[in-house]
Amino acid sequence: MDQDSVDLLEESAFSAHPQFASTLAHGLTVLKCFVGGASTLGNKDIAERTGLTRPTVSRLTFTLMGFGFLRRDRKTNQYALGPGVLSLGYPVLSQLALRHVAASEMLELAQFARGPISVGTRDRLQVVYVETVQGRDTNSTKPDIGSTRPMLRTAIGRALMYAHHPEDRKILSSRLKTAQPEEWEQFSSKLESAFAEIDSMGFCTVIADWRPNLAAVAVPVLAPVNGLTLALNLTVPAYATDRAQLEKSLGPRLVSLVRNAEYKLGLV
Amino acid sequence: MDQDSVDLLEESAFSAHPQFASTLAHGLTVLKCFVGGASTLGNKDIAERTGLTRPTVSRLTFTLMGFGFLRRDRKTNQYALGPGVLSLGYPVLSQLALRHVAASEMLELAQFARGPISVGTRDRLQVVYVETVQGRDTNSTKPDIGSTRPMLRTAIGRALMYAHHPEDRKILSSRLKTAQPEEWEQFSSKLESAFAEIDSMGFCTVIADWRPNLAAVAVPVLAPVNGLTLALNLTVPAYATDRAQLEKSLGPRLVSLVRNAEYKLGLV
DNA sequence: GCATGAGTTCCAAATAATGGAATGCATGTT
DNA sequence: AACATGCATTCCATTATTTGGAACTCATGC
Repeated sequence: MDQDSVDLLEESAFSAHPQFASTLAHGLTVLKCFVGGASTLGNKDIAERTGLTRPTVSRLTFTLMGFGFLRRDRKTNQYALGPGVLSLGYPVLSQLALRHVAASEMLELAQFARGPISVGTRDRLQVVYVETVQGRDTNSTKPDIGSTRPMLRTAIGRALMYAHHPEDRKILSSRLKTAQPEEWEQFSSKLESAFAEIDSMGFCTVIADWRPNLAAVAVPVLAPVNGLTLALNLTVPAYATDRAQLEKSLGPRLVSLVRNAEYKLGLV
Repeated sequence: MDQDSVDLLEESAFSAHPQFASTLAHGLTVLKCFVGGASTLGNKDIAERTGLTRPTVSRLTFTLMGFGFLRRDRKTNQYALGPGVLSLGYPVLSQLALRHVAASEMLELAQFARGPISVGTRDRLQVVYVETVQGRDTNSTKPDIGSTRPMLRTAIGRALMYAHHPEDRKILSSRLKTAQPEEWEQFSSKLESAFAEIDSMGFCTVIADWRPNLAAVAVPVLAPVNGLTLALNLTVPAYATDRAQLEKSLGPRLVSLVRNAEYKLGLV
């Protein structure tokens, strides 16, 4: 089964594959320019970032606009992502049963802990949030659906790796090792201890590995939900908690929330 | 300015345009198969729905998987939208300043009215939701970000048309007229009265034009926010309200919420 | 063990993408 | 007001890529 984990192929192996459709890839690369970069770009900027020529970019942006994936600012003639990309995400969200069965418990725990709870899945080598819930009266900003997190530095990333089938986990690890050697060097031992934590307690804890002022616990969902491998996290300001609270209170509470959701979903 | 409203071109004029990149378009058409249709499809199914041949679809799906826009179920060998599409939506959401400045007032009003409040913008000839807020203890389901609504049947659609520049509104109307002749026939007069309502009171009201058991008020945002033309709605079960409450209480409250947000955003 | 259905590979034909050069358009400058 | 600059688009010949029929492989079920 050659075609199985195309999303984990190395860039060069991917684009050299006989099945690779380069024009489609170019168009998608244009879209990617707007993710995690400038929010508006002209054809010139896109050409520079993608290595495509200006006429080519012009045709691609034209086509992407027709599908509603790009829009253009009348004033500046610059492009931005269009609302059409949101409707692509809708089926992914609405089909995710976990969001409904766990919603009220997530809100309750988020209130109690005074920090947001998120559900994440994997997009290539990153975590992407598919749901976030936050109580009222917290001053922390709620991370948006679709935002991404590094896999190795975060609690949810480590829990998410744990959630994968051993076979997939192996492929994933080896890709991370080659794609992010310095991250791997720095965090692979912490990944191992996270796995041990999860084995013994059901959750893993991270303090300040990603953001110096954040502490988090995370729990893997033990079977795929609607085909997606999932994990949940609960984050709080580092100054507002300590290891004891994380390990005695927040971690176990998040575990029981997840076990309960798994039960409701019939994953048992 | 030939390139301005490509998103409102008719299908035939779009695909015949010399700037049209057909391979990219084919790939995007494959993605669209998963929006508002079956959630999982095999290459065969995609080939049938798109009119492309199986080998072609195979290459396109391969490429889309590499970008994380499609994933594949190991068991059934069927494709589904991948988590990567969510990260495309993130910049659109996070850059939308309105979501932040209006969040707490939206929640308050949603609690009061016992119905969800949504922010919508336009994707081609539809409304697409960019934000939804719902109070606790309502039994209505909260519409998801990225879900779409018809333009002519809904209060938010009519308010959104109102929010457009007259010039754009004209183009939009004429495209709706030709693309949805029966809808236009049935609702264009209601569109006119909605405009009149908005002119005099700031909001428009719809009862049961879209869903027989839903009533809604909607308010246009009077200037684009981050380049997006917006409108807000508030929906409640039809049995739980009446025209008087909509016109005396909910409508005016939503108007003042929107005027307040516009002020905070400096749109004045 | 065989038939069926789906996905992929192969390859030659043809279509569509590509990029350098020229053109058009708008903005800001002297 | 005329000009210069920068960017987007158009044009078109070349080239590379896409394309789809046919063959092949694999899995499933009878």
